[in-house]
Amino acid sequence: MARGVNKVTLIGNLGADPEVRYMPNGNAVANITLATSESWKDKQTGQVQERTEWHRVVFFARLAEVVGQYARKGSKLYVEGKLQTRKWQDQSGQDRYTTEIVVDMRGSMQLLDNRPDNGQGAGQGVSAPNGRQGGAPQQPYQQPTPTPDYSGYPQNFDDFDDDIPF
Amino acid sequence: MARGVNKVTLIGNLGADPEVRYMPNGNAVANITLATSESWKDKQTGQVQERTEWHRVVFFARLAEVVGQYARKGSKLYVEGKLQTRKWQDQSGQDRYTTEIVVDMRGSMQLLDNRPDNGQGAGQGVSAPNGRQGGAPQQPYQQPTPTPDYSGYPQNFDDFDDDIPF
Amino acid sequence: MARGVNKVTLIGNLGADPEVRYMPNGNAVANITLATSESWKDKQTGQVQERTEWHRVVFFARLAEVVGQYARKGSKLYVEGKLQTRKWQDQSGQDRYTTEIVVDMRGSMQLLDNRPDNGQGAGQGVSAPNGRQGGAPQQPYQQPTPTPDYSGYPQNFDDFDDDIPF
Amino acid sequence: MARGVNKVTLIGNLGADPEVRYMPNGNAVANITLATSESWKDKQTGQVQERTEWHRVVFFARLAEVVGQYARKGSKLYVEGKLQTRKWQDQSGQDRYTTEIVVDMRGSMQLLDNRPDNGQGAGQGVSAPNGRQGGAPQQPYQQPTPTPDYSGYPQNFDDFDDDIPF
DNA sequence: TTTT
DNA sequence: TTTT
Repeated sequence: MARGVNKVTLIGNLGADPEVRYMPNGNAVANITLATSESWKDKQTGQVQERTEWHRVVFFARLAEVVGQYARKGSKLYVEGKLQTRKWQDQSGQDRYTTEIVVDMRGSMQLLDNRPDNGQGAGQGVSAPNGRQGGAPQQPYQQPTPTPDYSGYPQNFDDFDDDIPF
Repeated sequence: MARGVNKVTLIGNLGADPEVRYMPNGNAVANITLATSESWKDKQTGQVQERTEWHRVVFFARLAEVVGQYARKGSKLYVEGKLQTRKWQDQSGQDRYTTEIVVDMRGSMQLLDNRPDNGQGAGQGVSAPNGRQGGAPQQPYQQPTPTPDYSGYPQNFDDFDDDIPF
Repeated sequence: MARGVNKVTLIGNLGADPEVRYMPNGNAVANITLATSESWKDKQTGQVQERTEWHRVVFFARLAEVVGQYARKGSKLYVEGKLQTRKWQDQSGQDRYTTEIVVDMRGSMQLLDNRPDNGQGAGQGVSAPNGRQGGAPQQPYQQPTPTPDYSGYPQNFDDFDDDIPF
Repeated sequence: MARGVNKVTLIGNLGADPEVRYMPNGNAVANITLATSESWKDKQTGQVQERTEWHRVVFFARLAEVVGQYARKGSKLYVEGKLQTRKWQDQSGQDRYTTEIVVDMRGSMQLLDNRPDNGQGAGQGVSAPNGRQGGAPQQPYQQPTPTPDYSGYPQNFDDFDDDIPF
């Protein structure tokens, strides 16, 4: 049950291969960074400016597995999730906050690359010869924050309490 | 022009009165925090858990003025904006990051409170007797990060470069 | 599994009380019409124009029950669903099409009225005997199409086939 | 100014090449049909079912031109617009209704095909003389309604009246 | 760190 | 720090 609405919609490109881990209960977790950008014309100079925004996205359960298997650095993804800020401590013990887009069973994801030429397309791309698919990421994503502990958060659809209408 | 999609949709309640400032060019900026929450039933204990998420939202230009005038602590708002993470330095000179939902001319906002009894409702709520409306916030919002400098970002609709189709 | 994205987000007011029916399998179906409106200034005359859009929304299962219980003519609702056009035959046997917003388990709904004073609020408002508040209906909603048969469409979360990643 | 929210988000493929016309004021209008589909497993038979939804989308002004220039049958598009139902009369004088997704200056569009190999990419793909790629059309799109008259509706950003805050 |  |  949600009181309020908390929804994020992104279309962007992966900055690196996904980082997939498994939780104690066997559920997969995949972390990616997604770039979106916008450009505008500076009024003073008349020059076109560009700003790229990097989003941390976390997938759970089956979507984490799909992302780990099919998405790669540069892949274009549609993502629908929710905003979540988690607290952690840096080396000096100070509180730090990281905001992520969480994509669980209520969210969704679409791979927008259909390049039948590169072994990534629908249906045929899974068993790629060079082993890039479904395995360890080629260049591990440097997570600037410690590995987060997502346990204790609801991740499956039936974890949600739907008894109270509002 | 946007390459990709970066969109956030929220419905939540203000944690405090808005904090309104004015930029050198005369444009208003309003900062609020918005709470959304979800509840779920813990599988082990069977108990209902609740998690509240706090979102930092920044409004520009006319929407900043409307928010400053009509929204108050507790108000329910619909907000549509984009995610933006800005970098700042803490006292020790370390880089810190804060993620906000930016609502500029491309975004939108709706006040979802229509309580004609409290001087906040449509049309008649502006000239509230107790002066809470439109003036200084009752209890100033404690911004844990230094006042951000939003200059240099596009804020008006015509700042966007729409010449390049994609 | 969805190939593509089909999503509708509305905030509007009910044109009439919900119409609730039950399907052979016992699942509830609720039909409402929701009004959204926008205004703009006519360039020629300088006058403000207003246009109201009426949306047909269909809720299934638990959300249908909640809507039937708590929403009334004039209620403000947030709705998230998908577009669906169904074909039907008019009296003369001609094909006709009606487009609706379908809100099933993948969609969501929020009642945005919190008027604890009028018997509509959470928990206590259910048994409002008749005095349906929310302002007199402007024009009673005439269902111009015959009662639709929604059987054969997936309505529950587990009806969806999530085996194929894309 | 909008009272309420009326928003549609689609990702789908064009069923045919866009149909571009020009209004008396010189503004372009582009009509397309966009297919989204979902699949689910039938509970009784265990068989995977698929349902394709066809959406009528209308673009105005600059986006209409971009669509007309770069989108082709089979192209994948992201579309953000609003729902609008217009009334028209069939040959026998009977009222008929058609619901469309209107994409004007407040909406947005993204071409999701980036196939630099097929003459459709940014900048170079415009003059594809005939060989419209994107896969053979399954069934040529039949415009079942007469050419609509969109005059009298606000189409540009500054047509909107932003004076009233809510 | 992506993409065009 | 909000709301129910």
